[in-house]
Amino acid sequence: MTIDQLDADLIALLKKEPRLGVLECSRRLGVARGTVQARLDRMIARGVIMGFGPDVSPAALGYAVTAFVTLEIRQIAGHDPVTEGLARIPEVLEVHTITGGADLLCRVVARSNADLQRVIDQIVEVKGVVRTSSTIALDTPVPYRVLPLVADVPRHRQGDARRGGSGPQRGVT
Amino acid sequence: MTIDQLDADLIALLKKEPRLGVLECSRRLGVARGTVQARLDRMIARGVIMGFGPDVSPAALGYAVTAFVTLEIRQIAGHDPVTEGLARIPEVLEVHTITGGADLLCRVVARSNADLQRVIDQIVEVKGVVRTSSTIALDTPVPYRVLPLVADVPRHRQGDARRGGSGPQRGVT
DNA sequence: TGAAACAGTGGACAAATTGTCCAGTTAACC
DNA sequence: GGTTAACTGGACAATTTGTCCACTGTTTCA
Repeated sequence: MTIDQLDADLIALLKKEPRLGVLECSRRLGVARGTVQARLDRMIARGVIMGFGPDVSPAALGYAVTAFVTLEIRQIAGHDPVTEGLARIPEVLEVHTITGGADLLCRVVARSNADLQRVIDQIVEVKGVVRTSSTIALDTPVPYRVLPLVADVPRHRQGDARRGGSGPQRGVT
Repeated sequence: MTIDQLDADLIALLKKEPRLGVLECSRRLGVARGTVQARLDRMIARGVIMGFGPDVSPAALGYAVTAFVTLEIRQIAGHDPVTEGLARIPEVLEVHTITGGADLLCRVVARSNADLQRVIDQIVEVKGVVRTSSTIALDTPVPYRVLPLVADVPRHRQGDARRGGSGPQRGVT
């Protein structure tokens, strides 16, 4: 469930210079190439690293407005048909079912405030949606990030991630 | 501000198989290698592609709980010192300033519900934070995605992204 | 105590990819 | 009609990848 300091360093390195090859990573981190390869494979296999996809900026595509929309839905309808309908709207980037007064929380983008109205109209049209409430994101002082979480490796028990030997010989020979 | 069908295809391809090289991309898309290279460079330069970082799953790291926390802050304090304080908490993944009753919306993760309390306590301790309200994400039927947005290229005006000639000879010669 | 399993090292090899040139062609803009 | 921009197809050396291999320490467990 936890990762290594080396794993963390590797992720941090790839976050900063993502087009780096395995060989170059091994040089930067001071370990053998096979080690880097194995670490990456393992983290991908364990699901820690879900992919390396290009991070696309909706803003750069002209979607300047981000909003959070909470939805109330007809309980009899169930969540699934509603989320399916929402998933069909490209501007809906994310949907969560949530606790509290509302049922769903969506992150949506639009080209402008006027365009946001169009998107919300599409959401309201989804069968099962009873009511919506929108909040516009004016600014994003802290954009989505995971690095601090990754860097937050328990200093003790560093060898947690390894099953067998821990750090047999780093740089020996 | 817009992208091409080819750009969209390229992004979609890289999303699906991110470790693909430029050469392989060019083969799959049926264009010259230089073209793929130029498209990538241009999209990166324009900010459409912000990076290729590894997508880390907080859940796989043991952070099973996701919550959205809205904050009210002392207006005299201003936003900046508060967001700085929030940015120092690793579990705070994202912060937006928002319209409506509250001032800030944060996305946070925690290892458990009990652990969420600890994180919220840390948030409350940030100087300038007056009140918080939390909503737990029970499920995420639509995980963050951008592909539908990218694929949503206007069929007409496809050559928008190019400055000079549009689609000179695709596959000719 | 000893064997097995595991993680890492360092080296080797052919095959593939990258970075970087080039000249030539087509289409749009002034 | 000239200029500019985008794309093609080809070439080159240098680097990287994908896989092998044998060997060394640790930890786990019987």
